Amino acid sequence: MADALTDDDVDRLFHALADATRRDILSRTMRADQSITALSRGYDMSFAAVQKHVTVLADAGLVSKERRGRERLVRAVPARVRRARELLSRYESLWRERAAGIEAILAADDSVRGTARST
Amino acid sequence: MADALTDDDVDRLFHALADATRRDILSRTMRADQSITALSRGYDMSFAAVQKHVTVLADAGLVSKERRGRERLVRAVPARVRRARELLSRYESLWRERAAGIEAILAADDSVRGTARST
DNA sequence: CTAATATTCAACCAAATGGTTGTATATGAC
DNA sequence: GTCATATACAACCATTTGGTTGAATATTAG
Repeated sequence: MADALTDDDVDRLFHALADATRRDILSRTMRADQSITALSRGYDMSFAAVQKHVTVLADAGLVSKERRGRERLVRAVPARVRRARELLSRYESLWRERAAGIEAILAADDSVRGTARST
Repeated sequence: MADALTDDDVDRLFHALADATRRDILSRTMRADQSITALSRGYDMSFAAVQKHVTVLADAGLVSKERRGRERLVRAVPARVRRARELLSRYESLWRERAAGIEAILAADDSVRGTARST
């Protein structure tokens, strides 16, 4: 994916994942494309509620809706999930860089102290 | 980390990440522990607002607050970020499993067709 | 053409959210 | 001991969210 994600894009992405129903919809559509009606059978809420969740996922780019006659098939967009995962990996990188910085300082310190001790 | 995350834990985790200010706080505290006052200098909002964001991150387990005299140092919890990343990796795995299933079916289909053609 | 099915969206409601202001408490500096 | 600084939290407000109900539209089946 060529385009960078804006802060709003990322807001939507993680917001879409911040709900158990939406995560379940994502799981199911990762396994197989499904219509909204088929999806809604799996949840104890109104059709409109499931429809809203699908819309949130679509706005976040995590799924797309493809028309098949009167049905819309909800199709997962794995590339977007990978994108979210990459964002999190970057936060982890920040930590590793910080840890690496600390080790470098300690290594320098040990060298100085080693020299001092050999006196 | 030994404990599994509940759906509510995961809700909080991704909800905490669904805001640009909180993601920035996470970035900064990944690089260095900081007091809330120090953090709040970087945002154009009231101290209480930043305080609230830090609380959301803490409730999600992404940071901890460690007391240093009158200050609280906000410390990132990289293990939690890794956890969120692992959750996303699992969704990606679902897709790969699906793709692998499709390839297996196609391979079997090709074998049958190959045999038929050799007649 | 009509009926059934699938989907979209508006309007509504209660709860949650993000930000502000102000008060209270705890700790450190002097 | 007082003052300054740092933090926590309540109360408030506007907006957003998650769910419901109902009406409208599009497509398929008969």
